[in-house]
Amino acid sequence: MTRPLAINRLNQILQTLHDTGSVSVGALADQFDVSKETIRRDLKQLAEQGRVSLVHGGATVGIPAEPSLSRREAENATGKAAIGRKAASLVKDGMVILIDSGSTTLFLAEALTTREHLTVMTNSLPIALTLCRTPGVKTIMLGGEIHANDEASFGVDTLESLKHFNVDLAFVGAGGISDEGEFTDYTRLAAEQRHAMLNTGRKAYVLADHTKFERKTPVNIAPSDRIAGLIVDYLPSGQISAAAAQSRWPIMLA
Amino acid sequence: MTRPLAINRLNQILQTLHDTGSVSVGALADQFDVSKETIRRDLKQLAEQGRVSLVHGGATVGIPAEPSLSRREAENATGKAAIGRKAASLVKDGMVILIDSGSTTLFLAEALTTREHLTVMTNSLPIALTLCRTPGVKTIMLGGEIHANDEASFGVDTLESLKHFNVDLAFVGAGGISDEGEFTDYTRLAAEQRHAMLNTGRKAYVLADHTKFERKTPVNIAPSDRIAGLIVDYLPSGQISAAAAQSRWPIMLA
DNA sequence: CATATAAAGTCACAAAATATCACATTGAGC
DNA sequence: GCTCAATGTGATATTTTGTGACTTTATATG
Repeated sequence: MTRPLAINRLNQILQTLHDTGSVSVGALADQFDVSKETIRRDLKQLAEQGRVSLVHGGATVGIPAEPSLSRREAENATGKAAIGRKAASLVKDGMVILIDSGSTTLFLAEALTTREHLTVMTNSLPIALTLCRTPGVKTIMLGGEIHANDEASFGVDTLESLKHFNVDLAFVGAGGISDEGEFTDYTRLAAEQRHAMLNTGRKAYVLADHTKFERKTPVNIAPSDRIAGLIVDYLPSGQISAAAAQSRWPIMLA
Repeated sequence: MTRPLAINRLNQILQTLHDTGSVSVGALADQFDVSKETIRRDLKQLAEQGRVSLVHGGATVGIPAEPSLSRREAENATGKAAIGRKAASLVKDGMVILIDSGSTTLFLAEALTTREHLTVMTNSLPIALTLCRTPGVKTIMLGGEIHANDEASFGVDTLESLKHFNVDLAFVGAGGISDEGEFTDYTRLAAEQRHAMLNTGRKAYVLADHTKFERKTPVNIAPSDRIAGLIVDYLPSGQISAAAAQSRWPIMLA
């Protein structure tokens, strides 16, 4: 008996998902006449590739419950503000820096509003708006399709723009940090863009508050040798610290 | 027994909420054939994410979209709002449009927040921010250096991005209108960019309220044959009207 | 203004569906 | 036959949903 190829099942699942926006484990198990466990393994695999998002009972396209920007701003505002100030202290007059979108990086932008000579590139609308109102700061917005949840541009256009630039420092966020010390993100696209941002800077710093430590988001951000430090509000667990030591970048406490 | 995915229920609740402005627990329970308690748990969850506001008996949209201070305090806000609504009436579902920066065009963006299927390109940060919060509107930000006065991108990068696109309608502002019916601008760069914007649209409309009629700013915007109309709040003087007639585009009163 | 009352909310618990994990089975390729 | 990866199975854990007792809120009414 020859078994139907699993790859076909995966492709059909993706097809259905894109047609209808969501799939349920039970329905797929019936449709392909396999056990629910098999379907779960399929979906898990697709989720690890960042192609679907798992939800109870099935999977959907897009991000089911990533908290909105305004929500994330409110969460642990003090810790994020401290991280922002710490990051700002690394920025010297006259530098050209890149700031990623996110609630933590928005605090960095706010901490930079007292500066006199800076050039800042960002993909975040609120950060651009904040900094363009600061005299003495030259602001460059990275164009592209705007993602509502981040209020920032993501996509081919943004990635393309990034290629044209080289900056002194890049400040990049992350969706979460895995136990192994890998930075993770909600979508494949975001992960790729953050990786590109890390490599755009001569040095790059990752900003993450302690709420990220426990959070494992589906896609890994590929490592970069430009990383010069991880800026946090609390010291992370031993595992993450060990991973940091191994990667030879310091953990900087705000 | 397989259950319908809870995530779909949540999404539909959000959709209904966006369409009608509010939802009631009882109606949703009937609609999805689940208990009221389940609906309450759904709404509570959405409220925790900041996506809805709970009220006794149901929920309403999270952010009531009150016009920002700068918008209300804008000079001749009523006239500009009328122009914005008039311009919005020219936009059909599914169109791809380009919106220039400016206070008048911001009112156009505001008037488009009820739409379902639109793609909007803009160089204005506030317009991008307004529209990216509107579900169903795909927003593309034109990148480049941000000018503090306009809170919008201007420059070589922006001009370059414009070349890659073709849109159904372009809505462009102007610094002023000369007696001869020429559109004028404050800087050479802005004038050149507005000219490029006019030519990016299959059709282009110029938005100008009556405070622009008397104003003669230093640089002329080169004429374009894509111009399909000038949208105003009051009819301009005879000279401007005559020039419009000669250029064969209509003056549209909001 | 106090009170009645119906509707809505809260909470704790139980039932059902789903998820996870370890281990068994199957079949293809060597 | 042996190995390995994919799949199935069943025990256990977790999540979601429903139910009913009880509390709170909105609103009308005297």
